[in-house]
Amino acid sequence: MLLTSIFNTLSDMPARTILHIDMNAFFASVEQQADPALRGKPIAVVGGGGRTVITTSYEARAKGVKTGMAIWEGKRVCPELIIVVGDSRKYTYTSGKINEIFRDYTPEVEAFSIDESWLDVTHSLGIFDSAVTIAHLIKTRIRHSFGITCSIGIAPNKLLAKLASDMQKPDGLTIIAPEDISRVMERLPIKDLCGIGKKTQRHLNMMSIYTCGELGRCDEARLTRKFGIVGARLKEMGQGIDRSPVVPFGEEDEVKSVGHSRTLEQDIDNPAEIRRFLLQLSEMVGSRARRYNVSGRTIHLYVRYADFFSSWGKQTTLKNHVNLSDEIYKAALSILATVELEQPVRLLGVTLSNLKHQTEQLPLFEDERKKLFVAQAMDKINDRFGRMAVTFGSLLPGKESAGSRVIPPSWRPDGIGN
DNA sequence: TCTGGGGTCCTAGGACCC
DNA sequence: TCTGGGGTCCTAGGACCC
Repeated sequence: MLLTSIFNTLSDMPARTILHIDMNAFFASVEQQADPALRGKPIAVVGGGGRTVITTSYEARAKGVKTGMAIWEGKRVCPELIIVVGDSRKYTYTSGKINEIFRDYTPEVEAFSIDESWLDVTHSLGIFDSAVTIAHLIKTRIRHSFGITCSIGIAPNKLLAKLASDMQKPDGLTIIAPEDISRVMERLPIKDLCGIGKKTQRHLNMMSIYTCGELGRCDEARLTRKFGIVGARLKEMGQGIDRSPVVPFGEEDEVKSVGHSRTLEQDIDNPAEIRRFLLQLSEMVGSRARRYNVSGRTIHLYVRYADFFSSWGKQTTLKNHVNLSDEIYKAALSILATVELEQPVRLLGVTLSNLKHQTEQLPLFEDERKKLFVAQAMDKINDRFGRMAVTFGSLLPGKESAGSRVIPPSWRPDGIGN
């Protein structure tokens, strides 16, 4: 009974009109806009340091350079490739401004990543004539204000709007109307859907499923046996069905974890150096948690070894919620102490989860209050003068003023959560 | 002198309690 | 004394997205 009525409610859901907007070669475009000398040239934006992957401009892609290549690979394919060290502040700023433009057309804007957003314009159509009109207005404004092109998909739901925006790049505009859906899906390769990655594709291929048409017609029980509760969802995806709402800024679920990881400039096996790096990561995690006003009980330590392929993660759950850097550091150290390292370390990561929102209440004990005040004072100074302006003494001799040179640490254009 | 960093969701097994 | 089963919390690991 109840299920039936839920089902009816869902299928009665009125038709929606969703836009998916994807900035073309976002990082490279922002850099080319900031420096006219880079315009029209093959460029690659990197995150600083030698062990990094690149994102590319369209000129670079035309010469065979692919996003995700290592720097040396890109240089080999295209010797005239210009390497630009990225500046995350430019991207978050631009992304925020672009999302402000979106909100002129509907309050229902969901930022999926720093360069992609969904807009539910269902209720704006009376004012702006049509979704195509809105799309053209947005394209023009983004090009005029930021010199960036974007690809826009228009469809009845998020899944299909994203699919549509991928169909024409750069500067595309693609519409999937309700009456087009079955025709479009029939021969579409399953891997083109957002949510079907390499492994899922391989499993489906082994079941002789290659196209969305085949996926949509597949017996649901067969999919459920193989994929669990994801099975039913997969069948719907094959049919182009997606009921997920556009979740506007401020109405997202609370953030569930806060973490940082970093590949080291060189593999290290010196325990003191490993601890120093762990402290630095703990400080990055702690300061962000304090900024979001959350604290967490579970600390997760992740280590990738020099050979790249072997790694492990261990977590520990504390009695109390914490967000002070040295408490996070102590927990990470206690995990490290349980392990015998097998190789030099390539990457270290620290994540805080099991989060709760901080109450306004101050800690009960005097010395805890003091620690909190010190942390907050440090956070404030760092907010004003840049990350790591003030930090723990043992971090200082470092060559690594990490953080400032990495590709967007906070990719949500407006920061996270409520 | 290969191969970044930020997340989310799901599964499975063990411990423990009722 | 034996047995079953549900629920919660925890850890570990995998898949996926940008």
